[in-house]
Amino acid sequence: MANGTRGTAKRRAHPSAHDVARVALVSQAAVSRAFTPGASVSDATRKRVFKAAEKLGYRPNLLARSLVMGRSGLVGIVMGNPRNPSFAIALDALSTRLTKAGKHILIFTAEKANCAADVHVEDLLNYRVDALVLISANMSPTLAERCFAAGILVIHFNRVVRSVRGSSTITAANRVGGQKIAEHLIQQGYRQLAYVSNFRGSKTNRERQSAFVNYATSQGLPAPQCILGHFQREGAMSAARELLSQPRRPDAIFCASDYMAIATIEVARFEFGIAVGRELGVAGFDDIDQASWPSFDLTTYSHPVDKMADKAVELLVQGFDADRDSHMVVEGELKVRGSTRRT
Amino acid sequence: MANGTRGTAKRRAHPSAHDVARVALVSQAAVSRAFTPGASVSDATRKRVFKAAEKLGYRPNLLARSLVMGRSGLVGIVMGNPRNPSFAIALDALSTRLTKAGKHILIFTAEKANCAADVHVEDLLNYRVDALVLISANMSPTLAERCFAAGILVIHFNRVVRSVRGSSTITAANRVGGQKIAEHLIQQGYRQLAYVSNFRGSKTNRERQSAFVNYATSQGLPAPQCILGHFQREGAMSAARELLSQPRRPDAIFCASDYMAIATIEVARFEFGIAVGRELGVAGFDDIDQASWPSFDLTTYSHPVDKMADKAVELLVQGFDADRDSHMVVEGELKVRGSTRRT
DNA sequence: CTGAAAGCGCTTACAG
DNA sequence: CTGAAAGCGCTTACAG
Repeated sequence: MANGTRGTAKRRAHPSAHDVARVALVSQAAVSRAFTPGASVSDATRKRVFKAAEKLGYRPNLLARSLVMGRSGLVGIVMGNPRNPSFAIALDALSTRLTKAGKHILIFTAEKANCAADVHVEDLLNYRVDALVLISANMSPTLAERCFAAGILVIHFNRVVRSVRGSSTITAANRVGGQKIAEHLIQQGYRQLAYVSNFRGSKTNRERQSAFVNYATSQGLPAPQCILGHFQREGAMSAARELLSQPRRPDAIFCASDYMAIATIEVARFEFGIAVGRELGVAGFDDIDQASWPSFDLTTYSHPVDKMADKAVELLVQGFDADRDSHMVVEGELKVRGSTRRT
Repeated sequence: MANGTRGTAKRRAHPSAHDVARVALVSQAAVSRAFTPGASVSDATRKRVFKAAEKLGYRPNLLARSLVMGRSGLVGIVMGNPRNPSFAIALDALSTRLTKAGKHILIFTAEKANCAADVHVEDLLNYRVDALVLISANMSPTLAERCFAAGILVIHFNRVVRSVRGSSTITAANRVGGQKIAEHLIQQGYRQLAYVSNFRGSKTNRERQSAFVNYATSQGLPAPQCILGHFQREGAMSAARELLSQPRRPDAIFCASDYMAIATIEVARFEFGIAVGRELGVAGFDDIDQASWPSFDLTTYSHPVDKMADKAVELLVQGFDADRDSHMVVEGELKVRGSTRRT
């Protein structure tokens, strides 16, 4: 060959178990066993295999192993709103734990618009994932059914979902949080409450809202005014403006997320010159990093992402009774801060 | 069987190409061809195959395909600091583009401490990923060499790295940013500059710092005081306290990241009662969401994550000359806001 | 265009 | 404990 391509025609990128077997003077099966934790191999053989493997730079091809074993060791994750920092935390929490459990993650981000995971689930199934975690993403019932048929665990993270066979849900304690915030606000002496929701339709929202509203009215307060914030900064700002420019404006606003609560604080403070806390109580949900920053000092109910990730991985690793779909609700914690302090 | 397990012993979870072939009355090879975009199959055959596949719920097993083709279509991503919102954005940017290019993502999060990707790269190699993207994560030269030998593209995202064969780097324009901030501060009339760094050793930091310091001194200003912020909120707060409690304190502080700059603003404002902008200029780097919030109104140089992701995917998809390691620097934009406005 | 056949790199009964 | 052999579900020359 004019321009020499290093000896043998094409050097394979990866040596195979056969190559190792040849060097170690054992069978290919022995090589496989040496790399299989529970397998029956003599120490001597294993040692020789490892030595040869080391020399050749051999590592078992997980694709082949997965094919043969019918399970890939892969967990599919579809994230509904990847740029939302909370979900980055969820991803990290899951990733750390799954890695520890020997699983690997195939990740997809859902379309912004509807958080629909269906497009990706197709691919996920083709890679034969063992399980599927949807973080704030939606899946059609049809597809859920197919996952069930294929024996794939589905876990809805942070999504309350009509129960489907083989699907579990893990959510924050939305109702508890909504009620705790209401209790706290009332106890602080706020009387005219308002609520800024994320999406109208979302069940997460409905839970937070109804618990909040119901508790308030049960205590004899006027029904809190509810208004859409769309889960966005802009939406929350409009909502705040609308609420605060009314003749009889609310004296406390509970927002369905800290992001919206912070936007509300800024509108109140910078556009209306209102003293947050004293004149207007503002509370959120999630306890994101920024909530504790002195600029906001936001009272909130924490979204226990790490504890939720624990539950998820527990389900994934130990498997679960596929006929019984579980629905876990993980409690957070009320964090009282300056944004709801009147004095 | 006492407790009937539904007819035939074990129903396979997934039908195979053989099953489809049987139903469609064609060969298994024909099924494969029908599902391979460029393959030569008659329309009639393809139609029959699709019909049978539809009926059985068949989808090609990507694990098997990958094994046979020697390439998995998988791109490995290792994220160094997954809870940092900037990297969540990078992930989303990459994910959206890679999905569009038909690639899939195997994701890993590196240990917090050192952002070392080595542990994971091992696994990644075993899954035969086609390429590897390290987002703010480090890899040992040894491993980099192994990736090169295995023909795996390695892209360092947001990391300046000693060049290794087959490794590319894509970074923000750290030098340009550092200098632009210095220019701007000087032009605003600030004279006693200071710099809060992230990590001492990081090259990213060194670039931002030296460009900033060099420009300042080149304009005849005293050399800016430099102090470690450790890239953390707490670290930045200590740094700010130290800087601001000096008898002759600086009149402008440039922080290596917006996160640290925001912490600095809060310390100045709430602990020292300093009017940010008028009495003390504060600038950051990244242009995270919060920078534009009215509470901070932070001047910064943007980290063009989306543009960087474009570059990365370009490299990944079209491949590149593995002998020539490229080093791309993507410019951001100076965002002038109130935190450096004296009037 | 199409089928029979070999092979990708593993795991795992099966029979020593 | 160990090896020969079959098989996981595909792709792809090869020869019609």
